[in-house]
Amino acid sequence: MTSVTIKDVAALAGVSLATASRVLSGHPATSSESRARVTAAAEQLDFRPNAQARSLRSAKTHVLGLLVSDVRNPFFADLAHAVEQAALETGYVILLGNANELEDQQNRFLDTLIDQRVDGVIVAPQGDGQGSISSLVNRGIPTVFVDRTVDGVSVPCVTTDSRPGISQAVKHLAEQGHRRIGYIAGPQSISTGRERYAAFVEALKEAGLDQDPALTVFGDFQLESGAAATERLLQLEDPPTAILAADSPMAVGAVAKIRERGLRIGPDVALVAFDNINLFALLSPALSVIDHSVEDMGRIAVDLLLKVIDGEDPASVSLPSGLIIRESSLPPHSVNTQRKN
Amino acid sequence: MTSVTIKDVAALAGVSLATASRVLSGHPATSSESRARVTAAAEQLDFRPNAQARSLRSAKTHVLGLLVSDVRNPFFADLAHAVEQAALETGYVILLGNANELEDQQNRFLDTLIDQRVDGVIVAPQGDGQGSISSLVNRGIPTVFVDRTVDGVSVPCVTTDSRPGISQAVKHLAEQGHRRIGYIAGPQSISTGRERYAAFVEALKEAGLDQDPALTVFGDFQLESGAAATERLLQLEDPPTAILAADSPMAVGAVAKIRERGLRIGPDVALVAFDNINLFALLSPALSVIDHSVEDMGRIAVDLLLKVIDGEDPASVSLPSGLIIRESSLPPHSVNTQRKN
DNA sequence: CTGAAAGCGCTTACAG
DNA sequence: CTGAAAGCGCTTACAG
Repeated sequence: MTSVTIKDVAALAGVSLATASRVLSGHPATSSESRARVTAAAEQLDFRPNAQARSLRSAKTHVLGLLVSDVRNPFFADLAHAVEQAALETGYVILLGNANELEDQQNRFLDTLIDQRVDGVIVAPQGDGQGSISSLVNRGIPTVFVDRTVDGVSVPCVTTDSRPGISQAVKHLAEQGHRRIGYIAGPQSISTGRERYAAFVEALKEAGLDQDPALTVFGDFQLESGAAATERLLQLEDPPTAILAADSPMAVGAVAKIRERGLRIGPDVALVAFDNINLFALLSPALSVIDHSVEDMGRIAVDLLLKVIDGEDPASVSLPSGLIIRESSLPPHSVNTQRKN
Repeated sequence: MTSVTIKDVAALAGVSLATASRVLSGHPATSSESRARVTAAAEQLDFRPNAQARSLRSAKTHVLGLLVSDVRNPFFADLAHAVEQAALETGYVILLGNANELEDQQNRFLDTLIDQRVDGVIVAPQGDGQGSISSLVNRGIPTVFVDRTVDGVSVPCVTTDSRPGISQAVKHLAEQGHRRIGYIAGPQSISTGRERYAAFVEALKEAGLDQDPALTVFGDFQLESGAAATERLLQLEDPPTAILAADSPMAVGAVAKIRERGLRIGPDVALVAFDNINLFALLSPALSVIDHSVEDMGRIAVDLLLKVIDGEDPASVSLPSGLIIRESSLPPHSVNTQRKN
């Protein structure tokens, strides 16, 4: 594992170390003669510059970090993909990290990014911004928030405005005759958890529905908590006739639990999920969802970050959300007419 | 963004640079006096050592790379999670990359890992091992293959033996009376694509079923190709009565296409998918799947890699697979009795 | 256009 | 236990 260094390349090419470096890093002041020889030598030796050494001098790594909250949440997997595709054209490489919805894992990864001196980072943050998030910002490392934000940390961010989607969902359910709507909330330590809950409460008022606090159960955005919350809701003395889940993993947990209890989604319990996961359209009945564009979110996040790296201070972006009605929130007769299967 | 360096820490603590370094890197030869002062100074300045500089000297980064084929494939998202959890206890941090089933993207990421001089890498490889894969191996960078292998590249690997699962699936379908089984194959440039296809052909023979080559359509392991392949199969003059898909994204494409054509999964076309994705159990009818343990695979991959890093040469591991029968491959009456929903 | 030299931020024998 | 110094592999003013 004795690496080939630029010294070896220079020696083989018969030029000085400085000239070799200039050719390799594309500096204009080089003769075509030396360009040819150095390039050939580098190729012959399969030389890969040591990024450590390079960025120790130039303070540029051409690497961006992306921290998602949970890779197993399809929304974030899609987001990772979208960010990556957008970054691909810019010449940056993305290092992906998974917080697994845990602040501790988030901090470990962010510390690693700081240590590696990445050029910038996109993060869907956990927690209150005390730990590594503040290190990131205090060091002036270009940072952009995506999907979520942290109060008091002012970096550009791209988020979804959950309100229209949730308002439409509650209104729609009310129109179907539902008076008691159960809500599986996200954690209130996370901005999206708070915003969506507030939007739900607001929407209930607007629609004049039952505001029984027992109808809201708090989960942690992961599958098991969605199942547990559903169980609690269904065991209520006066259980809800419809359930809204604040993200897709919790919705999956809800689907599993509703079936486990021998109830039918739609006729017995209507269900609407936040996040438009492709498989949700394939469930029977197909799930109604609150949709927002993960492609836009990823692309804009990269855009914003590149601007921050360039020293600009771009404005934050808020993306729209909206309800897509499918069978899971329609009455049985309607389901029958719509269903092909 | 003027970083705090170890020099600043040493100055504030009133010791030499060397002493500060020894304290910070846990070298035993330090007095408790200087340990206290340096630690305090580092804390006060929020000092984070520059990993570039550190590993330039010590040739250790404590970072591992993990390259998955496709983050949006839930199997690989689960794998990423499993690897990460296993690595967490070892003090290594995982840098995750996504090849998006493209050799070019794989190579870009692997080159970045080489440049960053990570301590080792776990990869689910694409291609023939000519590009960055061979760079990795030739440089002696500790490498382990996971899920897939590359012919002629001899690194330790942990894979699934697809044969028992596929053999059981074909046998099961034959028992249900199916004579013409469609197969949505993975690309033959990928080891799992080849192995599963060979296992399918073998299983057909064993079961004495129709070996019409038109019944096999090759996809690329991604969703759209699964839908396209299903369309071709269903448009056959003598279409299959059952379909087996070689991975889960292609199975999702198959589900969507079967429904789009107004057919019922189970009664009209039986369906079995490779990979046990949690949502598959929630479809109606629930999908029969070929199961293998992604947790074991992730954990073992990390184990193997740590051994390679320690200079050992661990043996490769092959994990079992097996069929889980659900409604999608059972006759209608059986479906009716089993279905709760 | 080119080379010698300084320096990026660390670690680590080498003396003491 | 501690400090001065060399060196990891690069880049980049500085002269020429």
